Amino acid sequence: MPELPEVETVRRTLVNWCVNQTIQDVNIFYDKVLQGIDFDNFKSKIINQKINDISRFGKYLFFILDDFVIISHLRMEGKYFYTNCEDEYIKKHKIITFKLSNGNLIYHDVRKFGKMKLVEKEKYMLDESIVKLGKEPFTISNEELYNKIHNLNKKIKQSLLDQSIISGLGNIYVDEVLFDSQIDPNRISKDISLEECEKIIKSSIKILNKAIELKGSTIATYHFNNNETGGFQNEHKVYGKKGSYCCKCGTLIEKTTIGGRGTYYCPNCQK
DNA sequence: AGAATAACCCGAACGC
DNA sequence: TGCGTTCGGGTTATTC
Repeated sequence: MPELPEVETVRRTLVNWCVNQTIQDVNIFYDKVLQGIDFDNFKSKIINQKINDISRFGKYLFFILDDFVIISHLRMEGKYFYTNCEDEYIKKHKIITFKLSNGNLIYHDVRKFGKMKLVEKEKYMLDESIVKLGKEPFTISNEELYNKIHNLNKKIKQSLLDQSIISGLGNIYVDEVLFDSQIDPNRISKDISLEECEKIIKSSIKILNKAIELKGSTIATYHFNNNETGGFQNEHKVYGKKGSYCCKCGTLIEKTTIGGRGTYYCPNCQK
């Protein structure tokens, strides 16, 4: 759900809302959102810190404060609101709220899967959760991807979902990328050639950029930023298209399960 | 060691 | 209508 394009869309919105504002107060409604720090400690460290920037790597967001960085992962349905008027829906699922100089930033998560942690500013990219991540499709080379997967026995879809191999793709975009590169998601990673790695990366960059331009995909229950919706769901070629006809060849799109994930593909186009 | 599965959650969709 | 069951999805933890 929130994959790289959605998280980038959230980042851009957060920049507009929060940068150069100071955190004046914090309240929590679901303690388990914080990893490795208790709320009192979290609160005392970030009070009076200014939000200098919001950055992103893969699906992780970073609030760059004066001395610390808040790492935020939205997982399935985490989202931010910036409002002083909370409706019932916000009240029911709000997780943590930040009172800023100019308004309230609310982290909201129906599924309660999202996580936050606080790390020292100097080495936040070396945090254990970040340092193990693979490069994003924009920067990984064909050879790097090939070297990471050419001895793996799992299906290519599972490898592309593995954030330690490549960062930013999730269930939707992997299906779209494999359709665009005409590769069967059931193929074993070790059988994928260097040339096919090149196709995968090219398709990933093309699709992610287009999705960012359209502010991501809005499907099912996922919305972002005060319930704005993205537009890339209208560009999906295979994801959620079971029973529809392939836009390239007219074959029926099939759905199967790979690694426990719903997987859509064209059995004719994807070899 | 690497791969499969469970756990974390809860609303939506489904089945009877 | 209404109640119980299943499903999904990113990541981590646990088991195989």
